[in-house]
Amino acid sequence: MTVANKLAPAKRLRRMHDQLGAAYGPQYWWPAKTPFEVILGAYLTQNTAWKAVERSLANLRAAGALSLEGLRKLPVEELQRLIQPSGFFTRKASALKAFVAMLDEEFGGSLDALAAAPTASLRKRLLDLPGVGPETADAILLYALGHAVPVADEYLRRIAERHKLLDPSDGRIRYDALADLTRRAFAADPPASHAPLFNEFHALTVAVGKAHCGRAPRCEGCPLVLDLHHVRNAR
DNA sequence: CGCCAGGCCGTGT
DNA sequence: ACACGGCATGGC
Repeated sequence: MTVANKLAPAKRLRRMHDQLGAAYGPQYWWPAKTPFEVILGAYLTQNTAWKAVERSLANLRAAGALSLEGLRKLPVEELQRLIQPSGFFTRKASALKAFVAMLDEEFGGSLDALAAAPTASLRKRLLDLPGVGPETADAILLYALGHAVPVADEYLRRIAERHKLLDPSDGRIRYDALADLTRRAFAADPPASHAPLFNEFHALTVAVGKAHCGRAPRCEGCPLVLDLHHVRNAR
């Protein structure tokens, strides 16, 4: 597999970004008011509909626990009850407590101090936390801490699969392959624009994903329809 | 009613 | 290295 062969899918993905932007417009992501709310949402939305996450966030807001201080003094049992609507609540409650404990013990309870750490080591530290995998870590890095990292998700995986953006012969479609593909898609853009592009791209991925990229694809009216011949050829 | 959602983790091969 | 089941709720 030559480098030239791997370039085309990245360019196609870059064009898909423009198509999605034209169709959906600016997304203004992440849907949250503070970095800490982003982090809460990133945990809560794991394999969970955002609608359910909103109910949990509303519960937390009513309990005054949308802030770091608020969550810190909340007993884990109470936290479980408040986030119950978004599912997996025992895991997510203890995972959120572990995040706060890490922040307090290693960064003086400061998100700014956390954000100041180098991207690579910070990502590793996040991945070491319970309940934090690559997508959650990258969502926190990009949307809460302002680091220029791509975020891959199940929708992007399906897009890559259905549009044949990744060659099965050079590896299965796993998270890092999707992230690398996204990085290559925007590699020719000015470095300073990478963070906002990654931001917008993932938001657009979710927008199109919710509408068209379910387990059963609903390609009718999909903005990526211009690329659909790749899918048709494959079927 | 059954399927599914903006994953992650432990276990078994 | 991968596959697979468990985790849990609520919307549609």
